[in-house]
Amino acid sequence: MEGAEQKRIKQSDINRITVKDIAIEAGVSVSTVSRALANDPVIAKETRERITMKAKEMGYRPNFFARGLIRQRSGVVALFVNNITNPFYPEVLVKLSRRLQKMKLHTMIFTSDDGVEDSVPALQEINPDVAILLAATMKADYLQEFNDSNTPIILFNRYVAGARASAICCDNIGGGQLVAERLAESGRRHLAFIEGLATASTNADRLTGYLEGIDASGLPDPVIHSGGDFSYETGYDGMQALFARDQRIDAVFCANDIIAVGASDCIRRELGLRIPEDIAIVGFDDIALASWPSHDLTTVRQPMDDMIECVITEILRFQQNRSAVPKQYFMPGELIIRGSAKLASGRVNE
Amino acid sequence: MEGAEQKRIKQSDINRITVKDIAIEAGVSVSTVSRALANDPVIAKETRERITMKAKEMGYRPNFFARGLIRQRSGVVALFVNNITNPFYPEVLVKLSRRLQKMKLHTMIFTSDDGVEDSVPALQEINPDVAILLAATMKADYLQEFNDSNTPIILFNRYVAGARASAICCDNIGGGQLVAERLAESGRRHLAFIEGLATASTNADRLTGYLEGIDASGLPDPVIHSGGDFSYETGYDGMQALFARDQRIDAVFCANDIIAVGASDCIRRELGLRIPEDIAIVGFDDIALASWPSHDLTTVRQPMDDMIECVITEILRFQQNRSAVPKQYFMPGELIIRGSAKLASGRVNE
DNA sequence: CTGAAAGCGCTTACAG
DNA sequence: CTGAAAGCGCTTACAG
Repeated sequence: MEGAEQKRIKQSDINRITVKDIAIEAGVSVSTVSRALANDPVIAKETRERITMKAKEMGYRPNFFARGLIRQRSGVVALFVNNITNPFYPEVLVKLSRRLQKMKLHTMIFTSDDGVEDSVPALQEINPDVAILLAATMKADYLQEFNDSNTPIILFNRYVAGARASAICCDNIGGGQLVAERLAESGRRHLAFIEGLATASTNADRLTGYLEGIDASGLPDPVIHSGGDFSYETGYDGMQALFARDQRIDAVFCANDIIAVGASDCIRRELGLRIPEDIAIVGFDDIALASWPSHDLTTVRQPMDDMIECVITEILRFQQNRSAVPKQYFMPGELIIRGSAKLASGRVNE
Repeated sequence: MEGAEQKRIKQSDINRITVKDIAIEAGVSVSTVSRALANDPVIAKETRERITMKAKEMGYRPNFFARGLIRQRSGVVALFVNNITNPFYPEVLVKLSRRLQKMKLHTMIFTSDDGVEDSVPALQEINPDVAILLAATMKADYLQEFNDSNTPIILFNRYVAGARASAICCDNIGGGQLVAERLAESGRRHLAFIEGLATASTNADRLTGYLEGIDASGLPDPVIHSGGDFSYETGYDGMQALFARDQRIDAVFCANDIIAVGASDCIRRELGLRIPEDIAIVGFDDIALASWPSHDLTTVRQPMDDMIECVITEILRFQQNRSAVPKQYFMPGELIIRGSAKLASGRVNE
């Protein structure tokens, strides 16, 4: 066997470098190594630098488990996800975990269909710095179980009244209002709404804002298709049901973009009508496909990056004080006008 | 303050239950508690049951960090993700992490734009049981760095020749062949291909199979649009470029579904042509939107569930033996025929 | 400025 | 069948 080959084999089988190895190598105690690597100014600058160099040379990496055991902070963020059919969530997930990675935090994913019962034990085992619920459809009841685990909670894109949890949301009420105003201004008269999951705060707030905006504009009450979920099928079937109830409908606001795409497809394929000439369609989220020519969907863009920064702020707050008082944030969305809701009756838009 | 309120406050401030607490409560040593909870048959059945009950009563949860420190296995799976614009990946991510959760494994997410340099240190800190690369676009060079960290690697939907890593892929070559055969059978004569990322094995293999199938069918060589990525824009622009080069093209196979949707939109909006009457379109993946009426996309469905099970098999293998020899799996995809590639020239399909 | 010692919460030889 | 002891790799009072 050749030298190089042998060396490589050895390297990968060798045990990880520990503070002890560095201590021996640098001729100091492990305490000094630990302090030097933490950049503790109590250690002589010269010693600190020498140890830091050595550690780097030797390829030292602190052991995650030893560190987690001794420190109070685990350095873990638990991210709960259940509904990932809406592409909005994967995007948040990736951006958020990238951001956390930069802060030297580790992201652990937990999923659950029916609830989070099996996840709460995991929380207790790991004791994360904070748990983030990235799942609009999660039942509120489980929040209590989370609270029992004594982990700070951040709800993303969801708000639960009275819960001991921070919440970071788009201003869904404001967004619904923007949509109503826009539709009223552009000459639509017979508005409708297709619900997603009725129990989700996003759904309820978007509808609330929409109703307020409609009311303020002096338009008649909208026709509401209720009792769905945030799916393409809800949009498709909901649109069909709405049209059967009232053929005068000339604008439909959908609880999110996926629903809006379903409704659009129904309008074109099933009802044989045109968008926006016959019916205007508006969604919510501004996911990637909303801007594709085949959908060209008017929608309310969620301020995703701001929302993520806000999550970071909350995490820092909870790291400083585990039982900091939870806060709620409602960040304004932006109406993005595309072809699906241009002005009615041939008038020029903008 | 009322009793109930006070109790709750106490509960959440109380320190976690440890083996020591159980030992005291049960009147045995911590060793016995540890063994009993591990269901070690050396402990008397009666003792074991009593301790297990007590632990349950007291709401004991083993400390993840203490356990990780003492055991050889971390119980962590590191999941690397970088490109999540293709909805195929989020779906895999959620299904996979759900599956891992059932196996009492924890999923940690790592992301990286430019590569994985910053992630390798994390691997060394955490020492996961296995690292899964769920990112078709990751550069091959980084695999070496991964290997240096001595963590077993599983490539999902990607294959790197000669790498010390298991790979679990759809049989992309076979899939490409299926597409070519189908298009030939249905009377298409002037085939084309739109590439995704040229360096991705998925892209290369799908093209290879396509070329083989075309060759076997005796059709002329296809026109290839090369040098893109797996994006909607690549499809849209690629289609435009293809049509400019050769107006006789009557079928386009795209490296994935997202590209296919981009190409479709270009055909309808930009070129003013019909699908499938003028041009047939075929994608790859069978993501959710492929079945939506507005796309109605013929595609090759990846055997996602089988692929995930295969990942589990590999994990178990690596858990038993960290340096088990890596294996490659190529699992057959299924051609899903939808409206975008029905028979040409008005002939009835099937 | 540095070191010896204790301890985080587990598991596992080693005795008995 | 059970317990005392050592140790995983760190951090951090407490001495000096």
